[in-house]
Amino acid sequence: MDKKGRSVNGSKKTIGSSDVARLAGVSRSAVSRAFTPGAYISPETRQRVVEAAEMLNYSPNAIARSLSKKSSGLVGIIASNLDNPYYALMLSALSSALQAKGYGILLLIAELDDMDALIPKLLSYQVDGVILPAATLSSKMAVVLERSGRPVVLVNRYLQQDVVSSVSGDNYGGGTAVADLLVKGGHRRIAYMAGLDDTSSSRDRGQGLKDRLATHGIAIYAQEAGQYRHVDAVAAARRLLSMTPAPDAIFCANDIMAMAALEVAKVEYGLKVPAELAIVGYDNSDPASWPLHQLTSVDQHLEDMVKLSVEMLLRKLVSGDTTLEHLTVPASLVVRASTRQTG
Amino acid sequence: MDKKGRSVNGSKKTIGSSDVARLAGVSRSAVSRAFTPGAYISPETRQRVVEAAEMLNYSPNAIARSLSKKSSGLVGIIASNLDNPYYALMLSALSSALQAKGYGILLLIAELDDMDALIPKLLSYQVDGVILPAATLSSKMAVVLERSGRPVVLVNRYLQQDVVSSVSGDNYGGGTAVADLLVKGGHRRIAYMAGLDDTSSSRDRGQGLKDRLATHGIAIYAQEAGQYRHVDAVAAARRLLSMTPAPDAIFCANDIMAMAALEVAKVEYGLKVPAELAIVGYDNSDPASWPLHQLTSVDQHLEDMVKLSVEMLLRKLVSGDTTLEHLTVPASLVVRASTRQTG
DNA sequence: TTGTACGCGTTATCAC
DNA sequence: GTGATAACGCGTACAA
Repeated sequence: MDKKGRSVNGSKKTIGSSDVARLAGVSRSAVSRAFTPGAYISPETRQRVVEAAEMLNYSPNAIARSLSKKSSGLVGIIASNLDNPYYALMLSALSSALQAKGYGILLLIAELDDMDALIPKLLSYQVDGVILPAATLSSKMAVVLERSGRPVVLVNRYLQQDVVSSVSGDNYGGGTAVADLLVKGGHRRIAYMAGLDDTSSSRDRGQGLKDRLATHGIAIYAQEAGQYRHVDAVAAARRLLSMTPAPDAIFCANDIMAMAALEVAKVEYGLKVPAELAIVGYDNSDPASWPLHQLTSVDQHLEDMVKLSVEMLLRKLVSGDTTLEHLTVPASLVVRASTRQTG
Repeated sequence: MDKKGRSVNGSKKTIGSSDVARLAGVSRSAVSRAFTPGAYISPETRQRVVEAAEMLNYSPNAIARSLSKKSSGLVGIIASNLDNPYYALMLSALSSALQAKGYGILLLIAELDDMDALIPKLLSYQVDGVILPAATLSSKMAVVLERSGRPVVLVNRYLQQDVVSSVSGDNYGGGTAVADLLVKGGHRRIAYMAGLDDTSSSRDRGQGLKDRLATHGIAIYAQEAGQYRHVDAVAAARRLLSMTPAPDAIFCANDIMAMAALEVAKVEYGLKVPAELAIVGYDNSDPASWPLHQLTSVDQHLEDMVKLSVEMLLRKLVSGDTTLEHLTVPASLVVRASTRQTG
């Protein structure tokens, strides 16, 4: 235990396949083969190599392997808004799924609009593919990605220009389902609290609501933007509830905003939910089911989206197929106590 | 725009420094130097190289660079429990901080106890350092990490065996602060809802509470474990509140559990908070400040912890210093409406 | 300041 | 089945 000072000098020699080869009395190729599943090598030599490797505490250098194989085994992910639990969950699920398939994750966080600087960095590390959860991708970068020849999957977003594959929840369908529920509940002054302006998710959810309401002969009563965030949603809810007459239902583009609306309605306006005001969220996040909220919400089936995204990416990865695909995962309504069933 | 079929055949030749060199009429080393900040190269040649590079859409291969420089520019992070918003935030902050310093993040998600399999994978990618947020590290892996010679920082956890550096919040101090607050509020039947059993954070928070209560001549009234999760916390809260007499204050080891306790108290037991029951959380997460909860909590100053962690890691990285360090970030009480100020 | 030549640790190819 | 040898793409002494 007194082997100190090993890093005072730079003598910490990194051991490589040649060291193992020497000890095992074989060639470097044999060592490589011993660590390559399904390679031509006799059981006994493999055994010798493995023993020598354990003795020397050797494990193959993935960087060198990547260089040689021209494939890093890494998938790049650019995440953002991890303060929103929904995206955090998405990242977690994506990582787990990729990991289960043997891929590592190169993670970058997009702060505001530095996306364009991040993608080249990702590509420089020779990632085998890229997954962009809920990202706003500039068309310029879409081209860069496309030209890189690496498969890319956009999760829960899509672009106007059809240049990147995507897997999304059925945001439009979710909106229509909410419309039906609210109309059936007898509501007529229905407001929409939107999320971020430039996101397809927020737009589609609102559009689904409006279109379906229109078939019932009802126009949207009001609309405010809550930026998918609690603070902004509180302000938006105040604007909505101070109208006269106030809306009798608010559909919020995510659960966080819905909980904010719930708060404002109960605490500041003393409203009874759902008797005087119905509130619907989106994401069916964990807190939505908590007794205190009992929030009706739309489940996007995150697990399915993630599963399909990863499957799509890996399929493109192995096949080299570059055709664009767009998958939509059905959404389903989860009715709880924040909405009433009949009018 | 009709240049199709580029990936039908594998003719997508990856361009390297030699291609750029040829076009610019210089040697490969010149290209390398053009992309190496602070290298000996004349402005005009650099200019020529840069132009050629842009023309060919070249950017250096980070994998090859890593192999050559024996440093990947990657920091490994093993995250877990990303369904807990606090950890998600921590990951986000860590990534951002590292990214700002020019490092990339190699992310792995620890599902349950597969930690021991993950670390070698991380090391095989030649990460320059490792950050383990809130991880339960086996002593065996601690040794593997130590032997790898790479700096490691444990965030908000520490080990009994002093073998890995760490940055933690002052969990014990947080516990004592809560004890003082509750005693001042006139509470005498004070319960503790612990988090995960084997975590130092949960243990220390509870110990701080108990020790300080003891100086006031008060023993802990009851203790239950909520595993840092909402569902388990609901069950734990029920056990506590069904006691006779019930506790008049509950200190929960995180905000999620505190909100669960709040729910059970209000919804199921019809208790007035804080008149009949005081509740204190930990983390001072965003929802704690929401009007509906108004939860008194302990702020760990996550940003500071992250900043210090990254600084510590990078310092060790550049200096090669392998001495163990343990930093503690003071916690501060944030008093809100879920506790009363006087008895 | 620039170019040459070698090394980084691995895999793939080809003879044996 | 096994072992030389040549890539992989880049950094960097060293010499010029």
